[in-house]
This record gives sequence, C-alpha cells and structure tokens, in this order.
Amino acid sequence: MRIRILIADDHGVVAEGLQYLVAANADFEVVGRVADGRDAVRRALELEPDIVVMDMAMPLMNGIEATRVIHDRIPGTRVIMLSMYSNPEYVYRALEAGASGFVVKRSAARELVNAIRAVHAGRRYLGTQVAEDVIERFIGKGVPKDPLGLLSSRERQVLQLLAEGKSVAEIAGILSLSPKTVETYRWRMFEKLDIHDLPSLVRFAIQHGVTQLE
Amino acid sequence: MRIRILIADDHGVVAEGLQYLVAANADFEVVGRVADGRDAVRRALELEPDIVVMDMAMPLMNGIEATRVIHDRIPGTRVIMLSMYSNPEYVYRALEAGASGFVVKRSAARELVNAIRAVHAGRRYLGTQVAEDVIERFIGKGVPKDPLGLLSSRERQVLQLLAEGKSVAEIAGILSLSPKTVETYRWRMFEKLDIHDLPSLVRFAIQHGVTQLE
DNA sequence: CCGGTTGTCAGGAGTCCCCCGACAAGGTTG
DNA sequence: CAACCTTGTCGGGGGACTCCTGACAACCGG
Repeated sequence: MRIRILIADDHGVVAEGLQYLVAANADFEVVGRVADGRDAVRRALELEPDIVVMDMAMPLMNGIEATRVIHDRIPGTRVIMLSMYSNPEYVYRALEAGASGFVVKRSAARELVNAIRAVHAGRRYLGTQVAEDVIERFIGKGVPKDPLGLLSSRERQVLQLLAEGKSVAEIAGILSLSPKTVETYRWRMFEKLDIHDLPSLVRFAIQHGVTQLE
Repeated sequence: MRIRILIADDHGVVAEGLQYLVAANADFEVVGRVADGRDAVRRALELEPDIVVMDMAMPLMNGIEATRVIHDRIPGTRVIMLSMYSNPEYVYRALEAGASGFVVKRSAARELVNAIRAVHAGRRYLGTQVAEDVIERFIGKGVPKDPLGLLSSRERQVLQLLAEGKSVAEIAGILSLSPKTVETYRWRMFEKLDIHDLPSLVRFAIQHGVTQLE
C-alpha cells in the first residue's frame, strides 16, 4: 500500500518538480496537484490522501489556513508544510494549525522524503535547519506571540484577500458570503489590530506572511 | 547527442525536483547541480554544459552576476534564468547580463522544457507570463526604465503618501492642493502603472523603495 | 510652433466604507 | 448550570470616497 500524496504549490515548475521527486520513491504515489489553498482543501476532502505537501504562501487561501481546515475535517490526512523561510513564527503557526511537519525549500530533497515517511508513521518532523532555528528561539524567549492570533480564521481569510487587492464584493463572491458579512470581518479586523487604513493592513499582511510581495 | 544541463538553485528540494523534471526528457542530461552562484561559475567552467538553469536569488553570488561571468567566459554555454518574479527590471538585468531565457517559477514545467530547447537551438526564450509583462511595459520605451520613471514627481509624492495610508483629503492638506487634484494624480498613476487597486499600489511602492515595510 | 506632458481644478454618478444593531451557535468560566 | 464572550452571519443608512471625464494654462522637446 503506497503512501498517497497531494501536492499543493502555486509555482508550476516547483510543483511538477516535486511531483517527479516524490514519485521517484516507489512507495510514494502522487494522487493530485493543486495551485492554491482552496483547491488544496477541496481535493484533500475528495481524495483523502495520506499526506499533503503544502506550500505556505499560496493565493486565495494560504497554506496555514488550508492546513487548519484539512486537519479539522480529515483526521487521517497529515500535512507537511513546505516554506521558503524557517521564521519561527511561521513554524509555530504551521504546527499550531495542525501541520505534522515543516521543511524549508532550501533543504535537501532527502529531508522531504524523510518527513513524508516520518509523518506517515505518525511522528512529527522538523527539518534540521528548522529545528535549529526554532530551538534557538525557544530558549531565548517564550512562544512567539503574534497578533494574527487575535483574528479568527474568517478574518484571516478576508485579510489575505483584501491584501491581495480583492474588493469586498469579490471576496463575498469567493467566499460565498454576503458583502455585508465581509464588511463586518473587515471592520472587526481593523478594530482588533488597531489599524485604520488599507495600506497599513497590506503591510501588516506582508510582514506576517499572510501574503507576499510578489 | 543529448543537451547537457547544469542546474543552479539553492533550494535543495526545488533543485532536485528540477533535476527529475528535466531528466524526464530523454534528450536532456543533467550533468551537475550546485547551490550557489560561485559554484555555478566553477562547475560551468569545468563542465562547459550547453545550458545552465539558474535561480536568480542565490547566496554568495546571485544568478545575475554568475550569468555575467559565465556568458563572458564560456561562449558555448547559454543561461536560462529561473525566478520567483517577472519584475521587468529583473528580466532586463538578466538579459543584459547575457541570459538567453527567462522563466518564472510560477509557470508550468512545460515552459522550462520549451525554454531549454529554444535556447539550445540558438534562440531566446521568455516565458509567456514574462513576455507579456515585459512587452507591455517596454515596447514603447525601448529603454529599460524602471516604472517609477513613468510617474511625474507630483505623482510620486502622492504615491508615497497613499502607500503610507494617508487619505486623499489628508494628502490634499499636506500638499496644499485641492482634493480633486490629488484624485487626478492618483487616477493618472493607476493608469500609467496599470494598477487598479490600492493594495497592489502599496506593494509596488514597497518594491520600488518609495516606502518601507514597518 | 505644435503635440505631449504636467500641474491644477471641478462635477456627477455611482460605489464603498463606517459604524451600529442583531441573533444564533459554540466555548469558557465562575 | 448560567452568564458571558467570541465567532459567523446578515442588514441599514448616510456620508465619504472613487472613477472618469472635461478643462485649461504652462512648459518642453522636436
């Protein structure tokens, strides 16, 4: 019985590369490939793979939020987060959202393979680089507390979409909500973060990895 | 006679993925893989590959500089730049440094394969995404100019203030202008940059150093 | 001297935002 | 358990803001 894997990465070249890389192991099977967080959730629900290899920064819904949903809804599926950076704040948020592993793209492919096997065996896995960074931080200070924790998951979704330049109406369409509801999230978000203009919100989102500079 | 390829990318996972991806084509042969710009130059000198697939952002020596050296010293070797971003300034700098192709990681693997074949056949290749961006902005100019140059000084002032979160009314106050005038600058700016939402404008401003994060 | 760019302002239709209120469901805590 | 808080969801209304177009004088480059 091969390990069934879903790959979520919005960089076509990278994603297809990953697919070949993973498929080079006889006991791995890539069952799907998607390019944004919402599709990741959809296909994961549909396929119930053993493992999702998830890029952290993706359009529409980032890897963290997607992980949160998948972890909640599909108990048998484990998520391995793949990220450009090993910023402890990111690692913390990924694990807190329910990821079982965290590997930086910088590391050797070996690590991803190790991570897949470890996680599939029910363990957790941090890339060596990641583990070092995180431990370093943990002994220095406590748990990194980030203001994103103040926001509910809906609010974070809206934050990302807003920062990506979507209008309230577009967001309502994307999330299948009333525009009024989206406005409420936006309003509550501004209150919680004590931010009162869109540009500051965009900066905040970039700084906290909710969206990227592109 | 197979096309001999050197891969330079500091992200282990990505690089190995690329290797598998490229090697999936029978007429391609991956002769080496390196993780920084200096090694790229060293190995290129040593191997004289047909093609170097080069990541733009690498430690020690970035892809641009490495390309410059390789292009100068090994006439038979062509470089294809692989980048996260299709920012025309980057594309320009890559081409000016002697790259023969430019593909963004976002694009499909197919494009990289196309690029390799095209470049090996002596042509140049820009990914469709890249070509669009570049042509759009450079066609009328001829001279590669950074898009900030498109803006008048008043427009740049307004850009900065907008990106800092100021409202049109505030800006009018600061610059002692009618709000209507400020609106005009804002509108002209959007037109010139082909940007149609505030968050994108903020990103643009940050990317071009008009304002900073934090 | 003429077309293009810049700096400046105005108008109007239409959109969006701000802030408030509301309520049900779930979670937490005394 | 009861009381409270948070979250998810929606609506209203009025004021603010945006978008686009038009206008015109000044300058500058060819």
